[in-house]
Amino acid sequence: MSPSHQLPKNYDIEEVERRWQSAWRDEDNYFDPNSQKPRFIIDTPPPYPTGNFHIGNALNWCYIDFIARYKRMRGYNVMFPQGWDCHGLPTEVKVEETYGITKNDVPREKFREMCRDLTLSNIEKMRTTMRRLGFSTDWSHEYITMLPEYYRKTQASFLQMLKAGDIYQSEHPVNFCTRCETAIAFAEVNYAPRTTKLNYFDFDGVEIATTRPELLAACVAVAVHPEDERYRDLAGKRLKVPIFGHQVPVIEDVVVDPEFGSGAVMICTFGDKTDVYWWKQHGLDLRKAIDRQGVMTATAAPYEGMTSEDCREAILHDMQEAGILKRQEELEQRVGTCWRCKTPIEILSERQWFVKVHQDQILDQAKKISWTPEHMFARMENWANSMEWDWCISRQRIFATPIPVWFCSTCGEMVLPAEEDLPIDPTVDKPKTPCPKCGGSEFNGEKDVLDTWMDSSISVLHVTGWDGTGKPPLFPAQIRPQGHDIIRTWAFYTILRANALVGGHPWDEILVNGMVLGEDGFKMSKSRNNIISPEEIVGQYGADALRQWGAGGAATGSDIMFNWNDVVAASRFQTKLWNIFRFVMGHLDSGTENPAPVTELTDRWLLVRLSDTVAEVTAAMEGYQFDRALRAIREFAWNTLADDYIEIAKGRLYAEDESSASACSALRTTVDVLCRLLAPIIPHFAEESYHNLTGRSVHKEAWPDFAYADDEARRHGDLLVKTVAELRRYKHDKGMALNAPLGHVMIYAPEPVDDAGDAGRALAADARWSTGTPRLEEVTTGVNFNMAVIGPALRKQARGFMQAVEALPPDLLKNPPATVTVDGEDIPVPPDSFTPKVAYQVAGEEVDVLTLGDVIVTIGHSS
RNA sequence: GGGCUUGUGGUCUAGCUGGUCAUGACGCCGCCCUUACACGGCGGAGAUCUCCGGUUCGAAUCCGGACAGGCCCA
Repeated sequence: MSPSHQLPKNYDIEEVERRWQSAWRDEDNYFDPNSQKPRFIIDTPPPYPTGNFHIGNALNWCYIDFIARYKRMRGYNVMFPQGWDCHGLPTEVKVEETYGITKNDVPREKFREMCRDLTLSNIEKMRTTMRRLGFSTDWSHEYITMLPEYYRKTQASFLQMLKAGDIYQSEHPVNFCTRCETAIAFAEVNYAPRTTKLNYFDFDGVEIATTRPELLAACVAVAVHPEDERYRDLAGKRLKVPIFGHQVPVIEDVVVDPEFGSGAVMICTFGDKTDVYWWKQHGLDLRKAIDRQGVMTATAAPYEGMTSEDCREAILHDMQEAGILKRQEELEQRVGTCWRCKTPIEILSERQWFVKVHQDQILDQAKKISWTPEHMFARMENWANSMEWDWCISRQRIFATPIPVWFCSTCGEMVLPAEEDLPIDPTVDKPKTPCPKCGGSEFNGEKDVLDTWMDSSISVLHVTGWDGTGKPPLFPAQIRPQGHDIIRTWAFYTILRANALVGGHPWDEILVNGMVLGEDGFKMSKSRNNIISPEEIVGQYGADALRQWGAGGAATGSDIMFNWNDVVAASRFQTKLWNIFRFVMGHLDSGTENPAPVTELTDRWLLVRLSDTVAEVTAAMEGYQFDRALRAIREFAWNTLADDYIEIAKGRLYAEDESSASACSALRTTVDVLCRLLAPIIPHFAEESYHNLTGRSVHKEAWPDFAYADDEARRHGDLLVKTVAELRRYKHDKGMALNAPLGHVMIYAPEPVDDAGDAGRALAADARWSTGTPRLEEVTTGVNFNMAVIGPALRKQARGFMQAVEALPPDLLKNPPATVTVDGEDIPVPPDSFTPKVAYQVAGEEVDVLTLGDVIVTIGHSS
């Protein structure tokens, strides 16, 4: 269409990408509910709206966008929704920081509003980055979990599971952050190394070692190992707790480690997870010494009102005074901390809401899903098998989905809203009917709110069209793309919830991406100062270069180190492609597509290679192996098309003789197909080129199904390319310029080859192909062994065989004997087990000779 | 402490269903400004494929162990 002189010499990344981003219409990416095409629904991750779409997100979304674009070209009705997982502590903490308040300083609803405002502005920032990266998001399927239309469903899902008995409330030990004043799930506990003191003290005559003396008031038992000789006669007795004076039993349990401390351990409610285990196993008392703010309770009188740290110091001091503190040792330990604020967590017994975890059911469903990479399934399996408690879903916070439950002030009956009245906030709204049990009209709304994972674990139900009951019309989704860091949360909870709410597995496939590491090989973090933002990359090299890095930086699923080199190389590849494209466009006839038949050897060879490439890239895309896809495209475009084909065929194109039409035809096909192959990965470049070529959008075209078989062209073309390459090297070795005339060249090949004069033009030589044999002296210089034949055929005799063959006289190498003698034994020579290495010499003739395989080239002197 | 994963020229990386000569990129050296491209072309140097042991005629590739790194977690 456009003659090449109209194409700018340089590919202006910024200009081209921005131009197409404003030209593309959102509607073209919408999922079509009325379509007859097979559907492909992607349960995309709803990111947390921090305001910063980071490079890890970018990698994740690159994969998603490759898939979405590829599947559209394959004829699928694709849904590529965009969610925002809004609720949770980080935003609350940010608001508290920003306004210098705590959540209790302003009314609940005011605090929520501040959180919502912050979230909306953060979402807007992230949308901008996402659009700049060229993702083909279906913005008509955007969802925001904090908005009523979404959390209505979260509440409906809660009620449905509550009624089914999958959700219950119970007083149970939970992980508790006293800084955030909320319970948190195991998935939210991080572990940090810490040096602490192990304190040995006298406990009614028994030596006890503890890291947490402040919990002495909460001591409910002393435990020893049943086979520990030192404490043989202690079991069953009762001991008096120092300072506090209450009596506790001595119990035996094999979990006690006799090697640790004194071998006798005090059990407190609760110092750690093991305490919870013993407490349950032995039916011990519950003594709450620490409250939700981390302050000592009346149980710990006279230390009541102290923080736990102050209490620790005070108790240690008092033990010292009383002469019962014996010694202290330094101890390295790992302490559970709040994932958000790093405060060490306490284990408190609290009334909380729980979701029942049925590991076996979850694993059954997880096994029905196809995992890429496969080994990621092991993480799911290990996590499921290690679950000890049910999932604690209640939080004592504000910015979250309210738990839609009231309790009757009179009789305590739990009262639920009607499904059609959702969403509700029980701290504001009132039940529409009196208490069904006692007729009371006073209610207490549940103040606890839901864990954010309760919102996001129904994303798949939301995108498949769930309205709060029954089975979603489009369930299950086809694929879930996500990082391996949230397998134990988002993937796990989603499988649990989908199975509980609608039954079955949520997606057919899950594609797990790796983490992005900094250039130094470590996780990106502020403290390491190794953070690279997508904006920084796009600003310098454009979205397509970033996307190439995402595709080719590492095998799908493995962690990927960010690397500027890859981005620079990506950008250079685009420059190369643009020049290829400009060259091709300069030779295509303007106007109608050129239907001339492809007749010439080199042109047919190009199409054979193109056909190979299409097959390879298609297979790679089907398996989500984007690195393989990109590598195959790059190799074809740069090596095969630019360095080999164009260099060989360009003379014919310039000559504009009859045969140039064949080349033009092949080139048009090649460029057309190449644009389509590139479309999912570098959509801007592909669009710009394809539009120049055809006037149409490449993103509305079908994925190429180009197939071209021509064995002769493959064989002869390979021969031609190899020969030209060898002669280039020859020129180089002779110190000649590559376009320097070469004189008379004879190429002796096993079969007649008609290259339409390409070799001659490419080499600036008078080159001729022949099937004859040059009148040369042949000298055998060695043997090439074919290990693939020799190994399996001869096994242990292989080595001896090769030595025997090497010892054969040269004429026998050319005409192998039926047997050779190895260690005095005649063994048969397997067919095709070796070929002689030969060199050719020409006595007295001023001719250079090159041999490559079964091709012999003679070069006459050009002068 | 556990699970998963990785260890390939100066740097990053492919190969890892075993088969003589190990892929590519960046960097380095040399030649070439050949009318698509010097953000290019051609050529070159550079790797005992972490180490030890095993299986095998043959191992970067399979097995065991060691060491080191990473991620996720207890």
